[in-house]
Amino acid sequence: MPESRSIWLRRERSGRGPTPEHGRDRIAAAAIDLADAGGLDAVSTRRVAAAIGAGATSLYRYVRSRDELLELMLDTATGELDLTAPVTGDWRGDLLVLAHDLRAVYRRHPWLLDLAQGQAPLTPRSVAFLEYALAILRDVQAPGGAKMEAIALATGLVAQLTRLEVAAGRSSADWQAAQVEYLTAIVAEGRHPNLSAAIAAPGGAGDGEDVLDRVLPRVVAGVLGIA
Amino acid sequence: MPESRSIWLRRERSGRGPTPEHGRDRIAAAAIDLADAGGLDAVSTRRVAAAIGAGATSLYRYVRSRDELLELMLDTATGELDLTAPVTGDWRGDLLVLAHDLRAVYRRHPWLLDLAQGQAPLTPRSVAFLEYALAILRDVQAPGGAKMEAIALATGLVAQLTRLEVAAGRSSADWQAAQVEYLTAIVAEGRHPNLSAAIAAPGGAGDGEDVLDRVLPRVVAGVLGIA
DNA sequence: CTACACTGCGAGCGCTGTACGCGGAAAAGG
DNA sequence: CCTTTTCCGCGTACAGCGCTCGCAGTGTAG
Repeated sequence: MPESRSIWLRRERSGRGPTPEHGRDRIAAAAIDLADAGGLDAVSTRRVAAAIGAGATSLYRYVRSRDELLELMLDTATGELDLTAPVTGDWRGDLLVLAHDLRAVYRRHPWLLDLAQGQAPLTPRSVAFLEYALAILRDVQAPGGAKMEAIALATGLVAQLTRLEVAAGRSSADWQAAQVEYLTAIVAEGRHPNLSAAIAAPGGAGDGEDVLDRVLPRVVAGVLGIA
Repeated sequence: MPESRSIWLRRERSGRGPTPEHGRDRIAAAAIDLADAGGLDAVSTRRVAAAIGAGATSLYRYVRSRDELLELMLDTATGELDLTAPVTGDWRGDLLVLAHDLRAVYRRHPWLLDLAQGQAPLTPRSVAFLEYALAILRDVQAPGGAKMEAIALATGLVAQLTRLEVAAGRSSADWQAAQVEYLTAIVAEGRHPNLSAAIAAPGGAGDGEDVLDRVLPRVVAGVLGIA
């Protein structure tokens, strides 16, 4: 009987032998601290091991690969979402509340934007999130696959919005300087009138209200085929 | 006078000295071939160097860092977009044509989905893309910043849709098997009725028509504040 | 109490991105 | 023409990465 491929189907402690000195939650917390401070690149197996006071390669007793460590982090961070609010029946409103909460988590842990880009791996808490979002859409008339796609696109939208938001702070000053330098040259060259105009124009997007509030319901309605 | 920070402001050939044996385009093409075959991880400086028949570290005569190499790749791939179609005045239609073309490029080069997730770096061809998209929106009444945001969200939407699409092929069989194994256990446990129902339900999202066609105009209209 | 299964860990492998300095070649200056 | 300057290609080297393996020790099951 081969050991399960998913970490969530393996017991954390397995009876026999000495008691493990660390726990998945402590490991995930240490890794998240590193990622919050220095991005995903700062999360190396050795550094996480050092952070919990373990030997260089001892982490591999708890985790099969670095990817599984990232899965642990994703699960723990997803746990910061509040899924206790009862579903009201107004799916647009409920979904917006959830989306705002998700955006707050993304802001707190920007490395999630690098992690959850594709289809997110299934973890206990990400499954709970999915279940909750589907509960919000329970009374909406649409096939299950469409709802799943709507949720994936909605979280993708929140992620993309947050990326644009935190892009300024995440990239290095040197990188930004290079971009500005090139953009200046582009505009000075004069061959891109629309771009020049767009940059010169003052405008933020919204008149103070939130783009997320305006766009997200339309995305979901669009996917689900609701007028 | 310090050398420019952006590769696009540095001449490829600089008069003095021996003629370089390679060109940026050849390097980018070789790197793209590697990425198409094995993803971004397959693009290592040594491998690209070997592919063009150069010494292990000779690439650094053409590129300051691996990130600049990725910038070269992004620029070349963006060049596959067709920006020659005249703007018709129907911005929804024109934008959809452009979005479909972008999706085709993403399908051809899935590594772009890992690369262009945040704010894309400015390159000659990505700037041309921006200029073209802004030309499509020229007659739309909205501040420049809002248009930029709309374009960023639109490309993000195309990227997310393509990610969902190619997710099946990109991840390893082992990874998928692990996900399926865990999902089966989740459903069997019975604590997630909505998720179980959604999986059991047959349904794709659209009745044959394209989700992109339905959602993208709504996103753009939502950002720009158009009813 | 024995035997086994499991623990933490050090050593080590192959790979990565990148800095540095060498020898030689090509173009500029006289 | 020759000299000088500037750049090219590359070999070497370094720190860090994910990960494997085997050893010594420890806790639990029988």
